[in-house]
Parts: sequence; C-alpha cells; structure tokens
Amino acid sequence: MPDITLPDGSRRHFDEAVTVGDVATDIGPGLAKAAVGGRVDGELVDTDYTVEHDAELAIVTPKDEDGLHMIRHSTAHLMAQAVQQLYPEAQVTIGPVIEDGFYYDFAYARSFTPEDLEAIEARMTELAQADIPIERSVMDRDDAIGFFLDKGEKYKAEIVREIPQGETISLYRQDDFIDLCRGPHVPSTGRLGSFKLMKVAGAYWRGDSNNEMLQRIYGTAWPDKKQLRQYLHRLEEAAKRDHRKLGRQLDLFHFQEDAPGMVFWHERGWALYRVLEDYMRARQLEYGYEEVHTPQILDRDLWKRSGHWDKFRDNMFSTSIEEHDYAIKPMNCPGHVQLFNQGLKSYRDLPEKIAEFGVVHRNEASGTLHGLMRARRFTQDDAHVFCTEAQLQHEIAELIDMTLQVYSDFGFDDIDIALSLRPATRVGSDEAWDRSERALGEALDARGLAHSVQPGEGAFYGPKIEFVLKDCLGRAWQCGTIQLDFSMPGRLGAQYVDEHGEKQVPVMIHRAILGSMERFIGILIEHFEGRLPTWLAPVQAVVLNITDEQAERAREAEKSLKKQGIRVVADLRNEKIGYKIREHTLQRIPYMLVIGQRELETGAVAVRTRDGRDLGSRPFEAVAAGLVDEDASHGRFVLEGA
RNA sequence: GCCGAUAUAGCUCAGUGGUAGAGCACUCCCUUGGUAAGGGAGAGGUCACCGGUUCAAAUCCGGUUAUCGGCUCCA
Repeated sequence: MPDITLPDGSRRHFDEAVTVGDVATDIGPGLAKAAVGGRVDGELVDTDYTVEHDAELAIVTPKDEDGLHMIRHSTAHLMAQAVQQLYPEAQVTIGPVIEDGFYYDFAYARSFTPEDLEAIEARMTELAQADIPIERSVMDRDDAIGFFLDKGEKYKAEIVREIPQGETISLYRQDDFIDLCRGPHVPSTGRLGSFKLMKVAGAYWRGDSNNEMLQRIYGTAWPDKKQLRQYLHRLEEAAKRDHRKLGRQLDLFHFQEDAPGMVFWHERGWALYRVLEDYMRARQLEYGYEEVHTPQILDRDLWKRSGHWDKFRDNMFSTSIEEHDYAIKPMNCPGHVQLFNQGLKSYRDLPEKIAEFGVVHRNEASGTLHGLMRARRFTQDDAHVFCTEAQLQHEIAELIDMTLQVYSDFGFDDIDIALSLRPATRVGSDEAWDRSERALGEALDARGLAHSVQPGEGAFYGPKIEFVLKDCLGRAWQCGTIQLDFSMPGRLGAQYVDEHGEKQVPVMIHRAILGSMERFIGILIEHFEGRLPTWLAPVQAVVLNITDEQAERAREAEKSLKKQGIRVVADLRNEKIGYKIREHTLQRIPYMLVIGQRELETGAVAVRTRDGRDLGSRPFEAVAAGLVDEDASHGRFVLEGA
C-alpha cells in the first residue's frame, strides 16, 4: 500500500491505492480545491490518476508552470468543444500550448469572423461555468481510428494512424466533446475561466504550404483574471514600442506603396543609421578589415557559378539590358571573391578580411514584410575572411570576441549562441561539411561558450554560428552570424600560393554582426522604446530659449555644440517653454538645454533630461564637454551621473 | 506566395447610398510666457487605385496595390 513522498520530503501512508486528488484532500481542503493535476515520479498526470505503489508526488496547481500549462491546454479543449457545438461541421485537428496561451486549428468551410470569436468565447464561458467533469479514457489504436472516422474527423484519424501500433490511445471527454489527447487535463471545466480569444489566422495543415489551409484560433489563458489583465497590459506596452509606430512619431523613416519593403530614411533616421555605420567601421578598422564597395548588379552567369541562381533565383530581382541578363545582388560574397581574385595571392597575404556595408535586395514574399525587421532592401555589415584551414580556429575565435564586444557596446549582454548544421539542399562534399562543422564547434568549446545545436539549419554552402540577442522584453533576435564556406571560393576560382609554391583554395568565412543595419535599428528602437542612448540619439540635445531676448545666445550655443560634433538643434519658436519641453520630451531627445534671462546673465544653461529630471543650471562649457564625453562613451550617461 | 482584416486631411480616428467631419499638426495674428499643450482666425481631402451597380457611391459589388495579424519562407 502506497507511501507517498511529498516535495518537502514528508511522507504519508495510505492503506489502499489513492488518486492524486485524494492525496490533495488528505493534505488540506484548500489544496484539494486548487489541484489541477499531479506529478508522480516526475510524470505529469490527472487528479484522478491512481497511485498504487510508493511514489513521489507533487500536487500541481495553477501557480506552477505545469499547472499553467494544463490550464492552457484544457482551455484549448474548451474552445474546441465550443466551436463544435456552434459549428458542428468544423473538424478538430491539433491544439497545442504556446507561449502565453494556446491555439487550436480547425478544418472548416469558411473563415471564422471576429463575431464568431465572440460567440465562441461566450460559449466557452458558459461551458466553464457549467463545471463539466473532464474524463480520461483509453482506446485501442485501431478502434480509435474507426471512432474518429465515424465522427467525420479525418484529421484526428490521420494523427492516430501515425501513432505506433500497440500503443494505447488516450481520449479526454467533457460532455459531448471527445478529443484525442495525451493529457493531462484539469479535472473539470470549472477550473478554467481567465481566458481570451485573441485572433484568427490561416495555418497550413502540418505547417506545409502544399497542404490545405486550416482556421487557427489563438487564445490566451491564465490562472486568474488579474494575470490575464496584466498580460493584456503587457501586450499594449509592447505595441507602444513598435518601431513602425515610433519610426513615424520620431520622424525616422517611412514606407510607401511605390517601394514595398524598402525604407525611405528621413534625416533623423539616417543620422542614427550613420552613427551605427561609423561605429562598425571603426571596429572593423581596429580588427584589420579592408572596407570595399562592390557593384549592385552583376551578370547572371556569376550568380550561376556561385550557386545562387540555382538555389535562390525566386528571391532575386533580375534585369536585362542589351540582351544581357543581370541580377541585383542578394548577397555580397560573390563580389568579394572577385576582389580577392585580383592579383596573385600568397599565403603571406592571408587572412584577408574584406568588409562592405553591402546593400542587398531580396524578393521576400509579400506577406512576410514587416517594417525594418523584414525588408526587401537592406544593408548588411558584411565581411568575408579568406584564410587557410590552419588559420580557421584563430579567425573564428577573434570573430566571436568582436561580435560579443559589439553587442555589449549596445547594451546587449544576454546572448544565445546556436550552431547550425548541414541542410538537406546544399553544395559541397560531405567531407568538407564534416570538417567545417567540427571547426565551428571546437572554436565555441575552446572559448567555453554554451550553445545549442540546430541540425539542418545551416546555409546551403556551410554551417554557421548564430548569435541571438534578447531585448528588454525578452524577445529573441538573431543578428550575428559566422558561416564557413568550403564551396564558393573553389566555384569562383579563388586561389593562393602556399609555402611550397602550390596553388590552394582558401577557406571563406562569411560574417555579419549587426546582420541587417535596418533590422538592428528596428531592434534598438523597440529595445529602448525610442529613448536611444545619447551616442545613438539622432538629436542629442535641443537648445531652448524662453523669450526672444535669449535667441541670439541660443543660436551661439547651437553653433558651438555643432562645432564640437554634437547633434543639436535650437528651438527658437514663439512658444511657451512648457510647450517646447513637452514636444522634445515626446521626441525622446536626451537633453534639453534651456536659456532664460538668468542663464543669459551667468553664461549657463539649465539642463533637463527627457525623463523629466532637472539637472540644474550649469556653465555652458561644462555641459558641452559632458555631452562630448557622453557621445564618446557608448551608452553611459556622463551628464546625468555628474 | 497562402488565409483573414484594413485603406477617409501630415498624424490619430469618426462618418455607412443623397453637399466630407473632429482633435492634434500646419499658416497667419495676438501673446514674450521659467520646465509636459496660452488664445483667435485660416488653409488643408479625386475618401488607396481601376472598373461595375445606381438618378446618385467614401458608403454596395468585382479586381488591383499596399498595410496589419498569422501561416510558409528567411541564403
């Protein structure tokens, strides 16, 4: 008869087999009421799971990660039940838990409308209030196939068919609704209630664009109303950071119908862009790169030789002139190989590091465009390192250092690293892939950097290391990449003469740190909610006069700061100081320098930050020096600290 | 590219078969005001584009384009 060990180490003895629910009741009525499931010897189970032997048991409540997961999963079932009651022809398919909620895919003749969603949500609330018991049962695999086919659920039958012969199939039933499911689930629908249906969208059956389109309904679910409200609030806050919205509000850039997926940079946005480019240029010079610039349009033959035309022609813009076919470059590498091929190269010339702020065009599918984050024209901080295999380890190690240093300067210290291995469609021999995958893995291990491995995710020409940075909302952005290429140098005839006078093909490393300049700017805007650190801010300070009396001094201050390299504007409009402060605060300008009669007399400026803090009146020269320091000191606020 | 939604003034939005609206922004005038919106007046729109229905279309229908949310994709 079972001895149950609880997570705090205490033991309870029972004279006969007990359910998880019984144990919870035995511990206390409050816990019994809260219990949605249990974890028995590490396995997640329903509350009516029977424990027959000695076991470790944790009661699962909505406060646990497990419990929250169960609530979301059960809410997905609740939604499916509501949908089938309201739309009996709708077939159920799959309904997994996702971050912050769940979705369920239905096969239905038409799309669900926002009104349908309201009706479904209302029905879900009724079903939750009815507190319908949720019961588990098992069925033989073949019986289950027949069962679902009888109900006209061909998708479910297909799922069951793929479960190995002989495995037991578990079903969960709540009233008239029965779904194939591994479980576990909460004991009754009354445990659910803090949910909201979020949106409908099309989704391909099994995620394959050759398959039919299903109707997916997304929802969110939480242990209580308060957490639901907090979640919805969080979404609103994230929406405020949307770089497309801020791009307009802060006058950084715009898009228009004439150039889908291509940015029109305004003066302020371009100022930010140039700071980023100048910063990367300085880093690259430090690390011994040669900056170059290669043609935008190259003969199609070159793209055939490089392998791009075969693999990616659908995503390339083409043009022809005088009966010659060309393609607009989607990548910079073939051009960089042409540069490497100039003159005869010796092993003494290696490594040769060629960098370009390369403007590329890729014909991204229309439905995928997303502001700066996914554009058809963007600029890569691209570079190619040509080296010998023997130099590989050292070069990769240096690239890893450089990449992490750059991220740190932008304030990103939480970086995930992934190693992506060979994809199904690829060029190059398996031996070359073996060597290159090993080289990258060893470089990471040598530096003690934890990383995940992603089989099949490599580029067609080689494996890669990807750097994924996390912004202040915890969202992940893949930016940096280091890719080995044992194929293209050979295809495009790159060679060097080794110490024995023999011709050899160099190894090529493709690397980008920011990735796309445009996208990185989008990430910065969202990460800082437009409140860019002084060194990045398009306008770093604004000089404000209070009355016309101080206009001349304000103009002088502006001129002096400009001369010292500060991005500054003077606002001498005939408006009250409060009005000007409000406007420039909303524009997220780091410092507002106010000159009134008092400052005019003392040669000072009154400094106010965009956070609304008054740093007091200070001598103009000191403020100017502080701004210059702050500009030079990536991310640190010198003036405020003073 | 696929599914769905959307497109009205510079911006944010209202208008739903019968003369196109508001707030902010803009221009001019008054105001010279000390840290998040001073007052008044004015100007501003082929209602995304093309076609259809109708006596009459921003409004209804069809198509195109773009955008938004997903899906697929992301060298």
